[in-house]
Amino acid sequence: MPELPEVESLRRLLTDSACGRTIVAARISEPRLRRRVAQELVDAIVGKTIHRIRRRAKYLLIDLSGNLTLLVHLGMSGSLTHRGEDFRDDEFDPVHDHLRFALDDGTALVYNDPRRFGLMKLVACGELEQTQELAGLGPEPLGEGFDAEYIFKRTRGRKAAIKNLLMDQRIVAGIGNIYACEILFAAGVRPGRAGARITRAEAQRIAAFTKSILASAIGSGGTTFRSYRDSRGQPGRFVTSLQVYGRGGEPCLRCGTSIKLRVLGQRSSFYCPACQR
DNA sequence: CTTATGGCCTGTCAGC
DNA sequence: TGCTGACAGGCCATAA
Repeated sequence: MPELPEVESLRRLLTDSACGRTIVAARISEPRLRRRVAQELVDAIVGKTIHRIRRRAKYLLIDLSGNLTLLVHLGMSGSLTHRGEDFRDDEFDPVHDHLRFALDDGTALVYNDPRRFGLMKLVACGELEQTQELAGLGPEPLGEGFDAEYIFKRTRGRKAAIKNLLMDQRIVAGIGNIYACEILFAAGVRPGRAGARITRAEAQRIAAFTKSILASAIGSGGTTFRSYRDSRGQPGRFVTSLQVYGRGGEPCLRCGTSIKLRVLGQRSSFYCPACQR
């Protein structure tokens, strides 16, 4: 369940540990992901240097020499770990390690994804904005384009639940189930409320809490609820800050009312029926 | 344009 | 103890 804060934390760690390194070998051990990973992909990146690592929504954009960008999405259960010089080949998980990239300093990047919802795709720099995965994404929630006015405008005429709209990557990019629940709790808005019924004041709170919660989660290295691990294999620490997610039946930390669990669009939504209206 | 639904995929866990 | 079925959920395709 890597969402924006987890991917951003990963980006920062990998920027420190892997930028400037050259990929000296690459190997596919399990090509089946959301789409099959082609041998041409690994052939093309061998010999390339990692110049910069960017993030867009939940995608990691690894800029390589040769005007290539490696697009990585962690799906549900993906992880990209940076193994030290002392790794041994038998440490690799033959079932769930999909790709391994050996770097010129003797370290290795390993992509692991048990549920295979992830994605790895090589794109020419010039085609990045038109590529299917990135075209049509909404604004970054931590950027200028996302504010109360934008939320208010985009929710007019929408019958869908506000939580589903927050998770719609075409409206705003990078928010998933965990942070949508947390943002709406902080804003005092029930997840099932129709978008059209969000007031200007609520849009203001949603915008403000989206920014503060995501920023705070990035500062904590993201959230590990079940399986997420960063590039060092460490879990995120924001889980201790969660107010409602995963707390169905437990008392609200603000008022003591029992947290409710309701399924919206086949996704679990947690909220406090007293604090959220 | 919006909304609803199902499929992908497998580790984990509750319940029998 | 071992089996079964439900669940987790980001993203995409399809249909109405």
